[in-house]
Amino acid sequence: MLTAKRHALIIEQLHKQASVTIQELVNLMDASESTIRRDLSELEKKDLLKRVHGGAMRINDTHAEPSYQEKVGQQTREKQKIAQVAADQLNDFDVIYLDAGTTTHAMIPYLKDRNITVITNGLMHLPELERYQIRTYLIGGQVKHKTGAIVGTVALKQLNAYHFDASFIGTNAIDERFGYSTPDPEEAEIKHKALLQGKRRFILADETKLNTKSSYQIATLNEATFIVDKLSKSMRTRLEKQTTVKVAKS
Amino acid sequence: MLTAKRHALIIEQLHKQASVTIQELVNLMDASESTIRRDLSELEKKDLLKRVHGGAMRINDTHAEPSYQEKVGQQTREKQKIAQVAADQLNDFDVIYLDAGTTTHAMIPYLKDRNITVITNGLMHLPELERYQIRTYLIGGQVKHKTGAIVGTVALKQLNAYHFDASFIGTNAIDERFGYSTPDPEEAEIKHKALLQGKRRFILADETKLNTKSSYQIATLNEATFIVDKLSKSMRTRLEKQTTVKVAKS
DNA sequence: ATCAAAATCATCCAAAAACAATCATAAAGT
DNA sequence: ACTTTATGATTGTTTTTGGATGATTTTGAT
Repeated sequence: MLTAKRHALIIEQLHKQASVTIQELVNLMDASESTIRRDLSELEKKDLLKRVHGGAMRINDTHAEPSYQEKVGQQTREKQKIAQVAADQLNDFDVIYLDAGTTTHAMIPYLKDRNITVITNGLMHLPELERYQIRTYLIGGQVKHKTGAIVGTVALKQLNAYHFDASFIGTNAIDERFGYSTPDPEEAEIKHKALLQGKRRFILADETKLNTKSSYQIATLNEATFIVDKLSKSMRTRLEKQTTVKVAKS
Repeated sequence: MLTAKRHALIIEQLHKQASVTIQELVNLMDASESTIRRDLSELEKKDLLKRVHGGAMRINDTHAEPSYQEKVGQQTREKQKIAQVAADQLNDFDVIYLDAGTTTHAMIPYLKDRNITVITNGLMHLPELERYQIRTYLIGGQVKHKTGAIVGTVALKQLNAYHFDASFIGTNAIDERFGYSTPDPEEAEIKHKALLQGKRRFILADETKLNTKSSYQIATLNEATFIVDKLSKSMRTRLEKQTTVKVAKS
């Protein structure tokens, strides 16, 4: 039997079983002990299993889908709640703009099987969008490697060519008077433009962003519906004088 | 038996089996070991299977996660050579178009520290481009998740907004009469448009693509300089009647 | 806890299998 | 006629394999 095939079989076996003995493998594949031992050594070197006396054990770091698992781990419950509320604003067949960033990222699982088309400037969204087989258009322009977003004048111009049923924009700060803001002027421009191209307009933030200001304004409060995970009663009253507010039910 | 028929049979077999031994194939097709070995080598070069000691394995098309690292590993010496020749055509401060695909991917390391700006439709290039800190612009448009490329009418239109000092395009096939071609009509259009927007125009292919045709024409021979790793004397003579040819020194 | 038997182990070796490279021949293409 | 391509045999080299060896770990009985 082919070496590669034996390796595949061993891994498959460990997928079912959590552990195998050398003898099991010898019988299964009709190879000598020596051969199986060698196989296990090699597979261990590749971190595909853990050798133990008498056989091998499955390694349990869910190497299957690391990027997804990792990100879910990082995704706080707050962002999940915000994403849920944002997703409630969607209709089937909507064409939406999804801003770069982790808060909007959490919305992606909710888009599944709803025939929604996504336009985005966030490269970080692409693997997840592929995972759920969502039709996706990327804004063109300069790649900001550090943040994985598309920015710049080209991107700004390209946004003119699109119109969305709804825009979902993340923000770094929200202040009662200064409105929504972010530390990067280029991103502020993009976010504002993308917001305006949407028929229904949403800005997402978690409560830690309340009553903070960054240098560059994205939009004033009245330009979008504000979605947040938690909000004090008094703050809510004051904000609602200027805009619509959606709060996650806790 | 025809070479092409053997190749088709091998692929078919791997479609059923995940792995085959050379002996199995020898019996199946009544050809010598030498011949089968050659077949496997060629098919591996085309990324249609993976050779292993004793036979070959199916290539796992579910490029879920390890795709990036793996592909770098799979970068054949041939592609390296082609990339080297292509890189020789560059000037410092050039603005170039880099087509999606593995052959053009191999060029990226050569762009380092030359103040070159890259415009591309290939999402697979981005990690590598970031690694070498190369200024990058992405064409906007529909994301073709399966291949990691940007395609469609939007992308086509966006290309109008750019002009390049040089375009580097990959091809699936090159035929003396039909010119360069590829199996996907959308990609063919993008490739052609991107080629035309370049002042200096290059099409890259390895020798396995010689004398083959795909359904959709990218360009005629005279529209670009042809870069290849290997070329017979007579073929070279014939091609040079229609276009400029650069061959890697072996 | 201690010991001895049994099981498992790493290492080494020689035979077998698979390999790349080369050659001569034959077939196909120009 | 001449080149290019495809093929199968041969060569010497490399990789894989299974068994032998003695060391190490586990087991179970004391």
